[in-house]
Amino acid sequence: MLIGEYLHTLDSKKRLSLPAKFRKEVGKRVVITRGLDTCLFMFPLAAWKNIAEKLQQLPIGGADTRGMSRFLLSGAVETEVDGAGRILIPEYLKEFAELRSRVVLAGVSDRVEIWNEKTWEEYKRRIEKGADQMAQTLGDLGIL
Amino acid sequence: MLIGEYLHTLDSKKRLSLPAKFRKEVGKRVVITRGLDTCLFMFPLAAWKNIAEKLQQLPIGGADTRGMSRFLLSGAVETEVDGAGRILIPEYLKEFAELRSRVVLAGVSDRVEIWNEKTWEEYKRRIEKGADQMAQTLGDLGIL
DNA sequence: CTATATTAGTGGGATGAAGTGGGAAGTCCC
DNA sequence: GGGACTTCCCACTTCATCCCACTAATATAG
Repeated sequence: MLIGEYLHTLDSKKRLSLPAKFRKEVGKRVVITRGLDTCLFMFPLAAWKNIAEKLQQLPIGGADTRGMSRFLLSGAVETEVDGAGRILIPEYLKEFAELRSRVVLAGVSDRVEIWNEKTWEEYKRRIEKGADQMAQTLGDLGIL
Repeated sequence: MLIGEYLHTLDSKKRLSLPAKFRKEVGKRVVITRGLDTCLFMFPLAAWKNIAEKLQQLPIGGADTRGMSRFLLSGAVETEVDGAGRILIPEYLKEFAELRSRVVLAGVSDRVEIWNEKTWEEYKRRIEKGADQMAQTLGDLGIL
């Protein structure tokens, strides 16, 4: 279970060290891809395989499903975690998520999300403001 | 699994180098053909055979399936990957996809798509705008 | 509580491969 | 034979990867 929020630095060589607490769980090989709300998704290889399989089965005919395949599949890279526990963020993903030097890694159960620090802070603020609404929804769904 | 996005140059001799990460998977012989949304599709030979077979089994009756078969089959060329990992793009395909010097190669599971850089950027922007809708669909399909 | 050892996060240099461009040799056509 | 085009090969440049080093934080031992 990947949880917690960590602030790390993306260095000049586009390397980003994973929080030590994530390393055992994500293993040696991970897949990074475009995420929702201007962040990146990082999956352990096993979790990714599930998703990729489902995406492969989408028909190429529909313009919307084609777009989704392209968004997630062509956005993905498989990377090795290096000896120091770091991963490499390709230029186009760095750009997509507007990553600067300070980067937030957030564990979300089976994936890790990678955010620009400021975008993350703003997103959190928005969520907090909508907390009442959210609580209502959670209640309706019988979660809390 | 072909994934990732790469920006390469199509040189004056119409040569285009494949990303190193694709080379093992696509092998020595590939098929390039017209793709959807003004790009080219490139398939490893094995994957192409699958597709060609399926296309041949389509009923000849439907005007749309007939058109699709013609579109894909008639546009196809088989090419060798040269010693430096490059392929040659025939003039008519280059024209079809409006390829200039800067070209994007995008891996989409079993195929590689070849795009004009600008067309690709615009396409991505369109997709991102519809991201909320996409998230909804992905959820409904049980993918994320 | 202090001292030492270990782990985590970050930075930089060196090596090798990937991407790219151009010339030489070969081929086809006029 | 001359010209244009293709194919093969080599060379340059840049960037990714590997390796090591430094610092700070945490853990362990006395």
